This record gives sequence, structure tokens and C-alpha cells, in this order.
Amino acid sequence: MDAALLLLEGDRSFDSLSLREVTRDAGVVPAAFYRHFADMEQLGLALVEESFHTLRQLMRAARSAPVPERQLVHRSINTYVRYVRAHPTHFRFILRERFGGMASLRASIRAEIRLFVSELATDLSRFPNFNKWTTEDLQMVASLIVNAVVATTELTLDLPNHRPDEEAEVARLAERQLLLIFIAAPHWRSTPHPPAKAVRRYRESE
Amino acid sequence: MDAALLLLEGDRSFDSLSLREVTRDAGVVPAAFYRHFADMEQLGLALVEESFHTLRQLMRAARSAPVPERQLVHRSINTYVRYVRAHPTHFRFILRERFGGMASLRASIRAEIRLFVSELATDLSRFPNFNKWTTEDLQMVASLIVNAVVATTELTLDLPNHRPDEEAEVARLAERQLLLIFIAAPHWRSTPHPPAKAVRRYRESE
DNA sequence: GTTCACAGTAAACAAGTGTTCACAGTATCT
DNA sequence: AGATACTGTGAACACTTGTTTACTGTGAAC
Repeated sequence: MDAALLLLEGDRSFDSLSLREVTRDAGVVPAAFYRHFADMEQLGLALVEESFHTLRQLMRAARSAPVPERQLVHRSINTYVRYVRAHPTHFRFILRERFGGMASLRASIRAEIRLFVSELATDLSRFPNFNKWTTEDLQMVASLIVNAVVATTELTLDLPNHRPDEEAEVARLAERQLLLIFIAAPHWRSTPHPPAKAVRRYRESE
Repeated sequence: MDAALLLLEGDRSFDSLSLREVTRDAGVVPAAFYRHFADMEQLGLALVEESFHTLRQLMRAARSAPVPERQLVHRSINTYVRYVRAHPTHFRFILRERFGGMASLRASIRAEIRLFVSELATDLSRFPNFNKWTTEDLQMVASLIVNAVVATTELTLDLPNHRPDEEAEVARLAERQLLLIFIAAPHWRSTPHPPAKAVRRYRESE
């Protein structure tokens, strides 16, 4: 698994890796691969699991050590960006394979991301601003936030090494985007836009 | 080029396509490939160009036929989603290769997307809500919007065929996300969050 | 009517690919 | 001491890959 991640450090996508290539870098004969994985696909799935494991650790730590609400966005984004910088191979792998090659990898990555969205949604519901929101609206804003964070990850990974100033710049962009979203929260639905059809549909569930 | 796009219709990524495979599907001998492209990479770049060409057409049409501001978001999103549905191969290709394999493809795709962000930023500046915004803030909100649209594209491409109801559902999600952003517009910076460090930095450019 | 650029062909090349097989060392448990 | 699981080996298999070479039609230009 380490050998595969190492090969992915460059511009390669996972399904451009050959089994022989991986075993060569692992210092092992091709046939030995089958002692551990049935397939390159299984290797990929194991890497997805490993990668999200590190990310889940971060999330758990974030939840257990709550910060003053005022600086919450600022701190969260900065720790996140620093974390991405600390584990570039895993994040790059996930980002690449989210759309790239293997169907099973895509599926499992997206399932994990959907999970994050849902968890974020319930986290949000505990804040006063989002207190009375419907779960559907919470999911909506949570996915908006996750999209922004994913885009931030992308920018972070493209950063040249040893440039903390640019790192701060990326974090600042993300922070402002999230702040914009939070600013909207108190005004949502209390200022509902009146276009007939769209609004009528909102009410179907009531 | 058509043969390559056809091969990409499934779950394959572009750099898993072999030159021989493409020529085989094009009904031509491998060596004939070199009459048209020097490389698979050149083929890829040509496909990027072709794909964004169709997208630019949509954007131009959208700009030339302005809709009443009230329904602007609703209409724009719906035409966009329908457009993605009509050109799935091109959009899927772009989305895949945005992170996937070839470095040159990634670079040219991102350049095009950055262009869209900038154009959207200047479009936004013409609306009363965004009238007095700095260009930096406009870029920030434009990229937030583009992120949401890209995510919408992803969802749209995953839709099963012939399900206009789910298509409407995806469009509705995107519409609500954009509405949320627009709702925030009038309150941006007029209700600036006071955390010391972050806000101080905003002012560096003044 | 000849020239010329263009698109396609057939064959060959060295090299890399996934997978299989029977076999060997080695640590652990009984 | 012996059986049992693991992990790794080396050789072989049938294929696919990108690229080069000299050669062949074909339509348009002059």
C-alpha cells in the first residue's frame, strides 16, 4: 500500500498503476501481490479506507475539542488546511479517484463523503442559527459547505511546498466563503423568494 | 475523437485508453493515428477544447437572452442541468480529467474553469446586490457558485436515464444553494464578523 | 497530366502486462 | 518434533501496448 501511494505522488492516476509496477516498488515479486489482494481494485479500496481513516481522526478530534463559536470557522479551516498539507498523498488519492477510473472506488469515496455531509448537517443543527431548519435544508447547506471544502483541498494540494503565506491565502478564501454561508443562515426562508413554481414545490412536504 | 468519447462513455478514464483501442474503434490502423495527433495527450487536449466549446456556446446564449431577475436562478439552473443531460460525454470527460491523469489536461481544464469564474464575477458585479463589492469578494462568491454548479454537474451525470423527476430534484438542490448565497449578499461585510485577526487581514489591501 | 499533400496500410520491434503454477523458507502453535 | 499457516520465489503463458518503416491510393492544384 505504501508503494502504491508513493507511485501516486506524481501525476499518475490509480488505474494507470500496474500490478507489476507496485510490486516492483514494494521490492517483491509480482506473484506475491496475490497473497495480499485479489486485485488492483481491492488494493484501491484498501487505500480509500486508509485515507478516510486519517480524515475521520481529524473530524473526531475537531468535535471533541470545541472552540469558541466566534472563531470556529477560522480555526476549523486552518486546522483542516494544515492537515491536508500534512497528509497530501491520501487526500490527493481521494480527490483523484473521486471521479477517476475505477467504479468501485468512486462509489465508496462518494459514500464516505455523503456520510460527512450528513454528520455536518447534524452538527449544524446544534447551532442557534440553524436551530429550526428542516433536515432537508440542513443537508443542502452542509453539501454546499463540503463542496467548498473539497475545492479548498484541491487548491491546497496544488500549493508549492514551503509557502505558508499562500497556504494562509487559500485558508482565507475558504473562510470567507463559509462566513458568507453562515451570514445567510438567519435570513433563509425568513426572506423566501416568491417565484411561484419553485416555492410551491418546497411546500410539498408539509 | 468520436471514438475516444464513445470509449469514455463507460467508467473508463482517458489515460486508461490505449492508442490502439481508439484506432480500433475508429476503424483505422494504429499507425494512422499519427496522421492526426502526435500523442494521446494531443488527442486529449483536442477533446478538452471541443468540450469547452459546447459549454461556451451555452454561456453565450445565456448572456444574450436575459431573463427577468426574479426567476434568473431558477431558469439558469434548469437550462444548465438540461444542457448537461444533453451533452453527457463532454461533461463527464471534463469532470474526470479535471483531477485525473494527464497533467496537461488538468492544467488546461482548470484554466478554462478559472476563466468561467472570472466571467461570472464580472456578471455578478452588474447586479445591484453585488454593486459595491470588491473584485476579490466577487471572485470569492463566484468560485463558491461555480463549485456548487460543478457538484451539480456531478450529480446530474449520475442520474439514471429518463427520470425527469430526479433531474428536477437535482436542479432544485442547486437552486436552493444558489439562492442561499444570493440571500447572503446584502448582508456581507455590512455585518462583518468581529474576530480580530481575520478581520484585520481583510483590511490589509485598503 | 503531372505533382503533391494527405490519409491509410501491413508488418515488425522491443517491452510491458495479468495470472498461473509448483515450490521454498519461516515463524507459531500444539 | 511436527503440523500449519503465511509470505515470498522464479519461470512460464498468452496478450496488449507504442512506434517505426516503406509502401499505396486518392483527390485537388497547377
